[in-house]
Amino acid sequence: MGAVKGSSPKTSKGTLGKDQFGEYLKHILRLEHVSSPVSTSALSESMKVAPSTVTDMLKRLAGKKLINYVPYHGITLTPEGEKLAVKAIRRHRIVERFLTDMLGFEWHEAHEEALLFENDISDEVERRLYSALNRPKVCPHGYPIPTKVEDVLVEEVTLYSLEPGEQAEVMSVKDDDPEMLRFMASLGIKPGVKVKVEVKDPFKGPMQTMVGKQKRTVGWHLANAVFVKKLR
Amino acid sequence: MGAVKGSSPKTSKGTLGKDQFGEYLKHILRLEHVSSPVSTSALSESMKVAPSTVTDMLKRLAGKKLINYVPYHGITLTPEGEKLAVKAIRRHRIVERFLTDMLGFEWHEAHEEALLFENDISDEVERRLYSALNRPKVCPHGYPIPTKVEDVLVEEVTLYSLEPGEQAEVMSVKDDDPEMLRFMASLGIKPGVKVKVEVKDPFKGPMQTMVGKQKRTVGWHLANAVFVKKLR
DNA sequence: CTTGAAATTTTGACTAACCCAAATTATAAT
DNA sequence: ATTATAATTTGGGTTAGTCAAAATTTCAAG
Ligand SMILES: [Mn+2]
Ligand SMILES: [Mn+2]
Ligand SMILES: [Mn+2]
Ligand SMILES: [Mn+2]
Repeated sequence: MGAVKGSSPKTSKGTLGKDQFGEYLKHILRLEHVSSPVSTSALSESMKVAPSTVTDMLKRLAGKKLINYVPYHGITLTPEGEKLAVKAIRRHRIVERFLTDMLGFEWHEAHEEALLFENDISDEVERRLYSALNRPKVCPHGYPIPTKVEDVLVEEVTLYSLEPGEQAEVMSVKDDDPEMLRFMASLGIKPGVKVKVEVKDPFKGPMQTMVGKQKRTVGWHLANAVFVKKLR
Repeated sequence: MGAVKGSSPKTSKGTLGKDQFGEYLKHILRLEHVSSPVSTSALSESMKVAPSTVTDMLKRLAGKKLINYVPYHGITLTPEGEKLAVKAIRRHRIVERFLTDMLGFEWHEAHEEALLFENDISDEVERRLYSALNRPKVCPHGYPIPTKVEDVLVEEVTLYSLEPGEQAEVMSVKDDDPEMLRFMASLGIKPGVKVKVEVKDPFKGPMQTMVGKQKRTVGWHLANAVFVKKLR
């Protein structure tokens, strides 16, 4: 009685569902940028699940034509998969931006909060969020809000790669370690800020830098989580 | 390798999860208001699932101490269940309000869009949404945004119950039929508007009314989906 | 107090997304 | 050709949801 009969194909092509697909696609896109095709072990590490779990998922992803899967030889995104990956990344960054700009979250909270519901909003909500935010170009951590795959590419030069005397502008920062983000904020490091390296200790030692007008000491780990564009 | 070991108890007490629990609790609360204890068949009808499905779910709900379940004799919410039900209703209405007020959705879209992600946001996001919205008292359809169970109670007088000559203020409207909501809007019917009945046909016939300053004919079904408070 | 219809639960399945350890197999490098 | 490593297969397991059909319980009439 009262039960709805049929069902629905559900995963209707260009749609991101409640499943982990979006998350896998995001990771694959990033990893493919490092080296393509992407191996099972790379994904296993990055997704923090067992290799056998990844193989499982790859078969499902391949079934949906989102990846080209050659057993034992890794995977690449299909055009369709790439489109969805970009869409997932875009959505994540828009939601992060919503959380900071409209709800006042700190940047170290935005990433995880976004993961909680970003996969459940409709395309229409995403569109309206984007408008309401005034069509921002980047997420709170400085990463571009992409439309197409080329937009996802990002500055790869880390603060640590600078030599004494060099100046640069902070473009983006790794957004997955809340504690590090807090600390960065306390140092005044954020997208848009200018930095200058004064001293760089050997053996992965700390750097003495100017962050804006402030003298700051920055360790190796942190300096490698900051992406910059060299100036002059 | 890289796999996270343990697990987590997950459903950690006062939390609303990704599951249907929240949805069931909302329905139970409403039905209990009509007649308590709530029967399996009433829930089956209201949730649009088979009775056996309901029985299943009742066992799970009872396992989490959210309902008092006496097989064959219906259920009531436990204090804990009632608290969660109110929380779920509150959250739904806040999210609806967010969709209309901050994102510009029409009221006939808000209900369904809200269902898509309301169960996935954190308590903190809910709190901040509520603040950002300026602590509204009601959802876009006129229902209160509750803090405790008493707040959920609502005007039960329908527009159709008015007799010719009587005046009333629209308090709320049924929010689950998008097409009806569209039509209501086109008639100018919305919370806060004053209505006056001029003629009421017999046999569940239509009413001639004044909606604000406009002459409007309102059918039985629609008039029963509008809740009012009599004036004078 | 019996009986039978109606309501409800049980039984037995099914799907879909996950996830993993251990055993097996394929690849590629020596 | 051997072998280490990577990847897959095998064989599980979980949670969350769903249903039809069979069995059971309740309750109201007789
Ligand atoms: Mn992020
Ligand atoms: Mn970010
Ligand atoms: Mn609603
Ligand atoms: Mn509403």
